[in-house]
Amino acid sequence: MPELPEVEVVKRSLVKNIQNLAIKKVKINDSNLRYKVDKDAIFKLIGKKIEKIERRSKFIIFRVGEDFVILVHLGMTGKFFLVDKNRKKYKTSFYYELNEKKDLKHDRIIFFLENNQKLIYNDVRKFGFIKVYRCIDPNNTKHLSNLGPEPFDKKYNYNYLRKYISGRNRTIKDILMDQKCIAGLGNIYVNEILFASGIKPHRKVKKLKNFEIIKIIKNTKKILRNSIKLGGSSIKDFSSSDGKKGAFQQHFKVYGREGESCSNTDCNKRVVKKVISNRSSFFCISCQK
DNA sequence: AGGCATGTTACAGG
DNA sequence: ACCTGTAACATGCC
Repeated sequence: MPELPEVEVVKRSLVKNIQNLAIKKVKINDSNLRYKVDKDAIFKLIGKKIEKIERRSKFIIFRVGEDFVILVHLGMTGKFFLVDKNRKKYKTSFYYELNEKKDLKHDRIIFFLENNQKLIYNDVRKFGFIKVYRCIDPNNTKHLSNLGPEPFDKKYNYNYLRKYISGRNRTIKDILMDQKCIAGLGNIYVNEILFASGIKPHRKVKKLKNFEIIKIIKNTKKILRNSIKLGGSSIKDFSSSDGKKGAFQQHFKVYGREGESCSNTDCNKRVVKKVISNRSSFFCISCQK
């Protein structure tokens, strides 16, 4: 999926472009997303204004009217497109490419907004969802109520992580992917954080040294912050019309780089791929202990 | 043709 | 009740 940095970039684009616009009409092309889209609930949004757009972990929260909330998760392939009054289509992040012909098929829900603007939810694999709540603090929904702290939150610090891992017999990769421990990380960034920290993904957390816990926290914040600054990373099959590879290939040091030489200058080993808890892990056997 | 893919969660077993 | 691992979801790309 889009992980936290990509979702943050999408959110910023939405804030900039459609916050404060009213919803005039909604068209549902396919309601079979991860959860069946509640049409009645969506149609109640008509005539209401999008007051505020926020992010929590990988979720996007739209506050609509007085007491409505749209909770969106992009799943693996969810995207938002914007169409302006001149019918020009825009993407909200660099993490995916625009392909008007192919996209059409996967435009699942279209919000017609004030000013002849459109907001399109597009999702190839349909692992994402859109849920509408009324009079509910989204933080009380099952999706948000069990999330750990945001990576940029002061609460995500040495004492917190040390306490969280104590008594657990799991690998560090597992822990960082665990949304209850820390919210917003996924497979790509966890691989990157562990490479930057010099720790192999399958290391058991009980064997982590204190200085390594500190490294993990620092690198988490640093890598995510940097990725947001770069506009979020691209998905794997991203390539622009001129055939250049996307940001995905440019900014990651280990993810997707099986067989390539380790990017640390004094290391001549190659990046190894290994499946750990069902997900691909990439690491350097020499630099990551 | 078969394997793989950014995520979440229901479920089973300990 | 908690902890952990596995499978499933839907679709396209290589």
